[in-house]
Amino acid sequence: MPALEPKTKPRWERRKDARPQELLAAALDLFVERGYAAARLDDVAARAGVSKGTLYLYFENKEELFKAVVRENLVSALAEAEDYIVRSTGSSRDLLRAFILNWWDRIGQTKLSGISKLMMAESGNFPDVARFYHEEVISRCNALIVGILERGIARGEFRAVDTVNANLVIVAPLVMLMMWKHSFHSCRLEPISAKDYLDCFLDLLINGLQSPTLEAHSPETLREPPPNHH
Amino acid sequence: MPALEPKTKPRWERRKDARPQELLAAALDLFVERGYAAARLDDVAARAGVSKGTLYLYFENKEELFKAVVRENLVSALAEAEDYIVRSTGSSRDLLRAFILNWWDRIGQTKLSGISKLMMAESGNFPDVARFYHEEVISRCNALIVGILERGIARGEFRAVDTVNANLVIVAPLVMLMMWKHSFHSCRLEPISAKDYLDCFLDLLINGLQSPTLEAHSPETLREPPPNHH
Amino acid sequence: MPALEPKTKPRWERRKDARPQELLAAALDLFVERGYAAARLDDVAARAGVSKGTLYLYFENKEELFKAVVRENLVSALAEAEDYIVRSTGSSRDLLRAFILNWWDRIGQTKLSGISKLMMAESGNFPDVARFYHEEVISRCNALIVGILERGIARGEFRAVDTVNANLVIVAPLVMLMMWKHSFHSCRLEPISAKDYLDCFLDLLINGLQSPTLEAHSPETLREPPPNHH
Amino acid sequence: MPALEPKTKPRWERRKDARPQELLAAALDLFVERGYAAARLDDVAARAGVSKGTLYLYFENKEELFKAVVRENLVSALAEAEDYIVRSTGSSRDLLRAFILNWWDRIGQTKLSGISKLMMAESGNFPDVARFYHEEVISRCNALIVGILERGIARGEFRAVDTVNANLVIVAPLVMLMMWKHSFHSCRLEPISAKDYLDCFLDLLINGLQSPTLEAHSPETLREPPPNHH
DNA sequence: GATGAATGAGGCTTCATTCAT
DNA sequence: CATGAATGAAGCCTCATTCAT
Repeated sequence: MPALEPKTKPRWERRKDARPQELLAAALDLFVERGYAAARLDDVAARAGVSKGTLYLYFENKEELFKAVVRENLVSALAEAEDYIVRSTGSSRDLLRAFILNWWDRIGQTKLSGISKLMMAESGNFPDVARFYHEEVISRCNALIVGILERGIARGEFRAVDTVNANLVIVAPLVMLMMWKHSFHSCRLEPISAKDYLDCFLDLLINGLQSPTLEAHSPETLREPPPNHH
Repeated sequence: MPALEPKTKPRWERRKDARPQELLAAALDLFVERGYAAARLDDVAARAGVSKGTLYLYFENKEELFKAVVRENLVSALAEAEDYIVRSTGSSRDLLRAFILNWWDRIGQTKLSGISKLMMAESGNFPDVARFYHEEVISRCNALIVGILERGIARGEFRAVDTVNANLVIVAPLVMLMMWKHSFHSCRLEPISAKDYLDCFLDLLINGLQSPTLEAHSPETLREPPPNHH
Repeated sequence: MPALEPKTKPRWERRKDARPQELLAAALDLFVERGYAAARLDDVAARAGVSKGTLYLYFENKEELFKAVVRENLVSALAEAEDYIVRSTGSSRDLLRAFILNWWDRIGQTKLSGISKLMMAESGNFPDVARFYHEEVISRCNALIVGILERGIARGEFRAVDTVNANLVIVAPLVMLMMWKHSFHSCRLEPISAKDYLDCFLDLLINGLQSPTLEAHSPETLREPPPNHH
Repeated sequence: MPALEPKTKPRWERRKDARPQELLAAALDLFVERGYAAARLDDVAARAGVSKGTLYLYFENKEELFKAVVRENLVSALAEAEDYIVRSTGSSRDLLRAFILNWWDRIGQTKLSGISKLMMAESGNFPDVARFYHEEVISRCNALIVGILERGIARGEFRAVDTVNANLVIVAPLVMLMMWKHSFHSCRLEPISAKDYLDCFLDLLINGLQSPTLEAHSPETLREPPPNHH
């Protein structure tokens, strides 16, 4: 009987003010630092400067908060990812290098790296969250890199590698660097110098992709079909 | 037919010798399935077919149980690898390839890979465990790979790369593959063919490490197509 | 008649301000009744009329709860005694007597005496608690008595005794009375009349400390019968 | 049907060999060190060099073991106590001094002191044990001291004190020294020098009992009736 | 809307006791 | 007689969630 409820504002609806954003930001921090299970809602609330009960005004429970965190940061991550599309017309080698260094500046070294760590760590427990993260972020990112590889191969700059797997192999050191930053690195164990690491990675990668016979001179010749493993 | 059991069923079975192995196996399962924090010792005991208290006859606490799991599985595998590498006399390229493929057989494709994923996800919450894992597993693994790289460089087979960072870059795709298996892959998202992935990785890696001085001389031996594992 | 309770009975009552005191009172009871180790926090909470978890809103753990009990009761009493002694201007004999009788009123005859008994019985099992108790209670109490003795010696009222050990000897009958109350006395064995015991103790003590130089001169003031407390 | 049990030796009867003594000795140690509740039967068995199960061949359970420990050591304590009866014909002051120093040598500084600590600590939880300890040990010990005091008073060497309470006051520092040895002393807190402590105690005590007017010269005169507090 | 006191299920760990061998 | 592996009840502590104010 609606008459019994003179106030019609639903109690659990999310407001459109700054509160939820603050909570999501605080929650991201803690989920990244501690993982889903170990992140305490007390701490999330405290970091956002509100009381624990307030959290429940905006999010039904811990799991919904987690999903909201991922959804929220997906938007940023995506926006950043789109930016990667470097429309360089230079060599594919330089394009790849620029893409990777750009990635480090814009994602890897920022707080956004946390969302990657979080997804790697928790996607096993949240398959639906994993699914849309995969669709919205991973797939697109992969497409970018595969694109660069194909461009390089087409222009004879790179060897004819298996682009799908090469993409994964290339992404791995980047993801690894992010994970490290949020795992062992945070225990002060084996700090990695991102700069040296990336330099070394790029050196190996560019060399590994190098078209063997015609290094810097004739990118447009001698093209074999890539070994097709599928 | 109860007549077949004239003696009352013992509340428990006395199997001192087999117990630790049974418990370690159960613990490995649960740590991998749930993660370190979420694995309940009750469940470990139950899966091993004993009561909660029995666990404490063999392992001081959860942390020691985990360490024992790591030692029993990863550390012993590492020791074997160390042994193998010391004895090896072939080319560094073949050694590196053998090491990586062997790693896949012995660890990557088994449930042991779950330990790596777990440590990446939770090391921040358990500094003592992280330190132990770093000392007993990561450092030793790193030393192995750095050793192979230095050997190759010393023998003129590899370029003079930054071995410390190259090591990290090399490990990354391996760790990534393990993490993938226990995160997105377990959600049936983007299944990776480990074989193709590793082939591609080895191809890129061997090329990336290729000593330039030998290029002009015997490209057909050094750039031969990767041995086909099908 | 349920009609008298239109509002459902609240699962709990909100009484932030009173809680700590209620919990401390309940904790004191249970520590004294059962000892430190045997006092169960569940029971403390139950006696204070709250749930187990509520205890942890106010006290970090059992040890901190115990420390709070000691601070709330013994340490505060000691502070008052310190204050009193600093201000005192009368004879050292009267001061010592007043201190001891006051101790009996404020601590010895109350359930607080149980804390002393408990510490003597269990300090070996809880070194941290023992250290705390020694620093916060025993040392300060010792300092008080040593201070009184030194004052008396300096003013020529007491003989020049070994103040450190005299302090211990003086404390012993007081501690003994407390322990007796919570051990044999609680079994209805050999009830001690505290009044007579203390009278006798003070008589012996004052005589034992008597400065010999004054003996020949005014024995009638120094050896007057003890003030009758009946 | 006895025929079903060809062996007639009752399973739980205590043997008359050395085993029980070793177990009782080990149990005494641990009960004294840790108290009743905190003493673990595992440790008792280990210290006696047997397995945990063996304990249950000789003692029904922990409580019975405890009672047996007290009973066993009561015998020793009593035998020692009887020895105290010093038939000295010297001054009562010297007799008292000898008794106390003797007590320290024969009881206080030996492991027997543990039984006193144990009884003070646990008698509240074991009223029946407390009762026979009181009857067999405390009462007799009290009688000895009261006897010495009455002798001294009768001979005019001591002031006419309340002997019953003086006895308790005199015993207190001795008991306290034993307790301290087994409580705070074992935490390395405030070590007490037994020699200095006893010297100081005797100094105070002898002085406190000193007959006021006729110090060393005429012990046989000027006898007042003791103030009777009862 | 906000608060934060209160709850209680659940996890780790200990240890007296049992009993097949 | 002895053993010691196994049990399971019990205690400390944590933290997601609720709800009176």
